[in-house]
Amino acid sequence: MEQRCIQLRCGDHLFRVSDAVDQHLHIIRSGDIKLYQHCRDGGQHIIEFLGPGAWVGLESLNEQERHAGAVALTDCEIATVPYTLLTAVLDRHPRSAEAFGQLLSGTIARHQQHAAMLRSTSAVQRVAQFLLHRLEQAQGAVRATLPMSRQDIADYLGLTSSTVSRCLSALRRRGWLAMGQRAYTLPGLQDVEMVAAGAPLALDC
Amino acid sequence: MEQRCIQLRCGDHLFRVSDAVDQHLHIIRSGDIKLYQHCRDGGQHIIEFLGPGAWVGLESLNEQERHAGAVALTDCEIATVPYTLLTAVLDRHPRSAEAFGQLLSGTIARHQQHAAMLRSTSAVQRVAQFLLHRLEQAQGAVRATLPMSRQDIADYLGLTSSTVSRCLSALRRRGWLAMGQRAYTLPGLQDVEMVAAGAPLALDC
DNA sequence: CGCCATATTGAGATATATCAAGTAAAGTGG
DNA sequence: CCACTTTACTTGATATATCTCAATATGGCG
Repeated sequence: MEQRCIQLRCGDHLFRVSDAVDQHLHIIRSGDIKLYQHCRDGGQHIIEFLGPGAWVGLESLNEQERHAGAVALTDCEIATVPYTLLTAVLDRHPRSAEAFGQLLSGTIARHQQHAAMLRSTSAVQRVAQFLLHRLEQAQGAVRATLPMSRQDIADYLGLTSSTVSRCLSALRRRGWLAMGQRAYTLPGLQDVEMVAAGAPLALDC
Repeated sequence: MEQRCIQLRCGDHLFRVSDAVDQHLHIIRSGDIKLYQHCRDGGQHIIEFLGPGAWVGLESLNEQERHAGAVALTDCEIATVPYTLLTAVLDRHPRSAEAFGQLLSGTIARHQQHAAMLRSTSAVQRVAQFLLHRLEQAQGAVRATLPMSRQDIADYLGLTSSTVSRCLSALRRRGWLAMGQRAYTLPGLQDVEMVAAGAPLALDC
């Protein structure tokens, strides 16, 4: 499939809220992107963090303007596919149409999962689920990265950056979480899974 | 478009979690349905409340089994469309394919909105947004209904049923919300919009 | 090396969960 | 149709978790 490729530097926008939709879809080749919205009170809501292989723009199919903005969290390579090309391929290969349906369906399922995470009452629970989820996405790797700021994580989980910090510290103190600059591992994977499932955990101590 | 029609009584399941996907989509002709998941700690998460005109099953396109269950909140009439028929129509009428894309895209956007609501910190804020949102969906009507239980609302908003009750009472006491058995109106629409936007509101008093 | 942004940590205020009691509504069987 | 049973809803008092505001520490970058 013929594609154009875009280079983004850390902090660059792929598109902004209220931009006209340019009839293109994007696929992340490398790097990380955050999809965000502004909430009524001026704050920022992170819709999703997207990494290599993820499609960007599915939420804007046949829409007039963007409901969300997309910013690069690291330097990125983004492949760009025009709708016309996509639909042509879908017409010629019925199988790819199925795959595309699965893609959209999967996106919806992902959002449902995210919503479920936001309803988990406890803060550590949400943070634990977040760490586990990023690790799962890393396809069996032992380590994952946190290219976004604490504030971004907070805006994603519906917490404050202080609370996120405290939760991470609590997990580190117990030795269940090991963090470098950006990368982390979970030596206490099973314990973290317990926390994610709702096991209580004091933030102090 | 040729369709079969199903009748559901209040409380009946359209499908359950882990059911095999039967290659059909559903459209609600009349009545209300809730889409739910079980969360890890045994509780219930409401994904979405769906009313007349809504499509059910978009999250299961090309999936093997259901990730969510669907239950009738009232007696319902449900139209049922096999995938095969749908894809045939989409092939013949390019315009309908666009419309279908829009439908999926809109579903994703709706989930993003829901997630945004869950990140609104205050409880009254979430409840106010919920009431306003149902009113918007009622296409300009002055009244909307709450066919679901308080517990369902709580599971949708990430609160407890007690808190939902308290919030509704607080809005009623101020005369901004008028409730009958199931239907409600918002005499203080603008005030409720302020609350939804983040204006503080004491639950007692 | 020093500055600036980001992250961590602390102490106190506050909102919501929890537990429990009381009330209203809905369904059931005579 | 009415008493009875059961479920759902409302409301109260308390505990606790998270937010808020502020101070300190860390790391990145010129």
